[in-house]
Amino acid sequence: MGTAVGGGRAVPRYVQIADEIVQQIRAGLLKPGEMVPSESELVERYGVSGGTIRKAMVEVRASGLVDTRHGKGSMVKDRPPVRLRSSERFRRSHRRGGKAAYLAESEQSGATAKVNLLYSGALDAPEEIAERLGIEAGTQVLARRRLYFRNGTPVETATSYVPWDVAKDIPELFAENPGPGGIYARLEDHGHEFAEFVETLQARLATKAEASELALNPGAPVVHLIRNAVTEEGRVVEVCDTLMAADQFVFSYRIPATD
Amino acid sequence: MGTAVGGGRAVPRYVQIADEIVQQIRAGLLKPGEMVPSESELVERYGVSGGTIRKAMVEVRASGLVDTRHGKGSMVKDRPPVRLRSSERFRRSHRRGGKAAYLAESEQSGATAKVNLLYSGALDAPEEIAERLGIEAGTQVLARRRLYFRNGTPVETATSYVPWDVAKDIPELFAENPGPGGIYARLEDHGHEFAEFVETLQARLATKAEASELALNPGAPVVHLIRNAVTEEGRVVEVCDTLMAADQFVFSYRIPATD
DNA sequence: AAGTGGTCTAGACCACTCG
DNA sequence: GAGTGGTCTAGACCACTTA
Repeated sequence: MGTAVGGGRAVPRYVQIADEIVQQIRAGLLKPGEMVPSESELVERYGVSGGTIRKAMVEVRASGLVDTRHGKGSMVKDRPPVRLRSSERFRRSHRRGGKAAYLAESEQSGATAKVNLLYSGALDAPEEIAERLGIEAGTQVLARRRLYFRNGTPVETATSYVPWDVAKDIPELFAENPGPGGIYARLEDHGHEFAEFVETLQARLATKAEASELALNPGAPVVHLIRNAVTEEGRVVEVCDTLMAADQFVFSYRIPATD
Repeated sequence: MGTAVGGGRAVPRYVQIADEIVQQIRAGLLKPGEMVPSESELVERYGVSGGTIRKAMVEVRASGLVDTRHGKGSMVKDRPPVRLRSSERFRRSHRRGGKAAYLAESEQSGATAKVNLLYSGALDAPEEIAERLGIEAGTQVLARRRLYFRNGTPVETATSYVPWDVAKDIPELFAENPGPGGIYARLEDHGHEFAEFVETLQARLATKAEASELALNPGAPVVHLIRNAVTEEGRVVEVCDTLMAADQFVFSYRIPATD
């Protein structure tokens, strides 16, 4: 039951403790690769209960400076290098040159990249996707769900949706590897010339499920990006729904000052 | 001390509960403006301890669908994602029409908008800003720092930096109100025709100072956006550094599929 | 098997909000 | 003052990692 000092402090004890630990990391007292003291050790050192240390460590994790694994402990992270996503990604000449946007960008920043195909097949279109594709909700679409890795850690999940009448004629879209230039190149091969891409972004905190899929600490920020691929006929032939670890990406867009 | 069922479940009870509540909101069972049942009521309803409900509500808060205040409770937010920022903002015709981007967009979405000028005057250019402006770090620039409100709550801070040699000839830039169309219209009045704007975005968690300035809960996500305004001569005549409450904005960009 | 983090309990005191 | 969320305790069982 305990003494129960209660919530009356100006700044909660667990925040004080979290700040102290974060400061030690920033100051270099705890170096990258080193382990943060275990929770039971911190309980002794600070003279508080386990629950309080637990909350403090949640805060420390939220700082993104530490990587915690279950039976092991918390390790100070190496500086996560950040990648750059740019408007240049979707140039037709890149696709024709056979570059896949993600791999090209990753290698440019000196990181290893990998993609896992998690799912590929028919699916009933979720409401928002159907709306963007201009079809009825629940209609069947081709869905391709991938998990992207960077330096061995997952950083992004992406699901592509293509209307069935478009996808059915393009066998490569069902394959593990859609070939050079990715699925956008295949869509253009089959007469769907793109006019523009429209991306919408929103940042928020990861849900528990998302955090575990991207190996994030709960409470870590993510960026939810949805992209419409619009053809010259004005049809949206693909919608890509992606979720990214916010600390792994910087986004960059060029906006022409047209009249 | 309790039965202590322990951590052996596939999906933790608090996550299950959080998901149930979130679903109820998304499904419209709990409508915007309504209160989520109090924690003690949830304790009874779900037959778990207060600590478990507490963790569940932390998850629900992370979804961004709910607004929690201390002695009051949790209210379902009006419009979870709110405003729309688009590439259309920087059309010359809008400036010529005298619209300021922020006010126009806010009113369009049916919200009240207000701007406070926090600072306007000379400043030594911070390193990153100087680099973007193509000048020496520490050189004097004109800085204008504003705080933007939406429905009475602060949602964004923005600081504009203009090289001194550009700013010194434009008295409106020093005024409280730079006039119709904003400072971009004034820059164009004085012969600086814009070719494009380049925006870079990064999402992260708010620092304590930022959280208090934007009246956010500590640990809330923010979006850090920096925009370069590039003239047709290729010069960056303004850099705007803004920090936004992530849950108040959805960003949208159009990317032409040029070769 | 020992040590670590993850979940849960039952109860306490406190600060805030509102009538 | 009644009700609400915020902090804290002391202890329990479990799952994961490492040796």
